[in-house]
Amino acid sequence: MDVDAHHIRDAIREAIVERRLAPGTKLSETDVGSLFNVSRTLVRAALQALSYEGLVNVEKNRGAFVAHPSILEAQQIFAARRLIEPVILREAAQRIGKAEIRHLRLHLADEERLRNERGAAARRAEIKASGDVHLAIAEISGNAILKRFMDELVARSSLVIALYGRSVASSCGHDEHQQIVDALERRDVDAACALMVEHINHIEADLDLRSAEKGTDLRSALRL
Amino acid sequence: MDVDAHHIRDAIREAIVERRLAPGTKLSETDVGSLFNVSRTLVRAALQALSYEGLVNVEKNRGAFVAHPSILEAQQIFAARRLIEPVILREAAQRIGKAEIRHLRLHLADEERLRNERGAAARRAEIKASGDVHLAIAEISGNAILKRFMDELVARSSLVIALYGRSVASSCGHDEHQQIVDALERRDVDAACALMVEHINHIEADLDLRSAEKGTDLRSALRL
DNA sequence: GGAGCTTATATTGTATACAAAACAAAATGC
DNA sequence: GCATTTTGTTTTGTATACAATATAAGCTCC
Repeated sequence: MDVDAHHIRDAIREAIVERRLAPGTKLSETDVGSLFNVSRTLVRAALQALSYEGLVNVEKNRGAFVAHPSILEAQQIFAARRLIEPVILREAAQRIGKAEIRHLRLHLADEERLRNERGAAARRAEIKASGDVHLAIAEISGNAILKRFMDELVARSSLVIALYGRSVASSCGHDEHQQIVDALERRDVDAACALMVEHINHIEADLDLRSAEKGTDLRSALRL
Repeated sequence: MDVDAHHIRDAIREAIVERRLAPGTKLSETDVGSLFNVSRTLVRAALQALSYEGLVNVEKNRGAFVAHPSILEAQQIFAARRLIEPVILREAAQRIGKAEIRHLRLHLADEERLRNERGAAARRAEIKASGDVHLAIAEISGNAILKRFMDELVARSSLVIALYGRSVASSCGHDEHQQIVDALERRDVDAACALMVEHINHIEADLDLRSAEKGTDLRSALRL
């Protein structure tokens, strides 16, 4: 199995976004390297990439840690989403067609299915599926740069929810996703934008200012 | 002089943004390394960082090149700016005060001064100063994430202008910057946003995005 | 027993060594 | 002469070695 830096980065990112790796967990270079059977060189590249995405903090001479967003950062992440997602939505609305609506409905069905499943694995998949709806909309906007910005915002949001989330969050979100897509389908862009902002408000309202959990076991989190 | 990866990254980025490094230029690891008296390790880290910012393309087994945005990418960069900058501007307008206005006016004065100077160095500084006005506004918005997005957009815009720019671009832009700040000062946010969109339109209008990709194939074929 | 210093251990930072791939040039065959 | 193969050189990809720093453990002194 040939593993490169991208593979390691993706594996760690997925673990962070699906909250198998708790914020604050130390990502030792040698540990990660031995898990993937590669040298520290590739691990460092992966960790550096993740630090650009804001998912990992690299402290000089101390090592890399799963990011631990402050409350201020959390607020800024959601503020950014409130500002950017409506304009992306408007852009997407201009280009949306039957095929795109169908694609979004597939995502919603996925969410619905996972919501009815039991178990931790289903919960993690649901978290990812929830973010994927937002990313699918960004994809429809047709702007690769905005899509990348959303990638980062969604990933970091997941981290914030892991830290400060009260309930399992996304449970209340699915209905709102559906309403947004409904509004898009009937070409009511203003309503869709309003619903989107409300949706983001709801996610943020579910957060709490409680301190974080401790780091979890690296190996089990990466499923290795 | 202790040089770390950040320093190298910043130096190369500045060279790209100020257009001393032409798009397509190959950035050999050993060459850059010997230039800074460091090993390839640090150079690789710097190039990887720049590739994440979209200023450098890293091709597997071939090396790193100053990015060479396609026409589509160029259009998407300006589309993103048209969408994001107005919302940033609104956010900034809410927090702006006398001190911030004064700070912006300093930037404008800088632009004015450089505009009246002769020589290539002044032109490069003017390019940078022009972008700095947009970044200063993003800074005032108080959202570090949006500021980072703008950092990337401004830097990549500079690259696009280097490739497709007709005139020395920013010459026509200064007056518009001034008008935007004026509108901000009299708290006419709608006007400021309209001016901002117009400003971005003007920059893009000065580009020659119709013609097939100029000397691109030639330059890369010559590997310069 | 605990604060502060000293030593030991582990981890990161950087350079270098070697392998693999791409590139350029010379040699070969037609 | 032209296309193709072969060889040699350069450049990147990855692992490893060594230096510098931080962390942990042990020790002294009060």
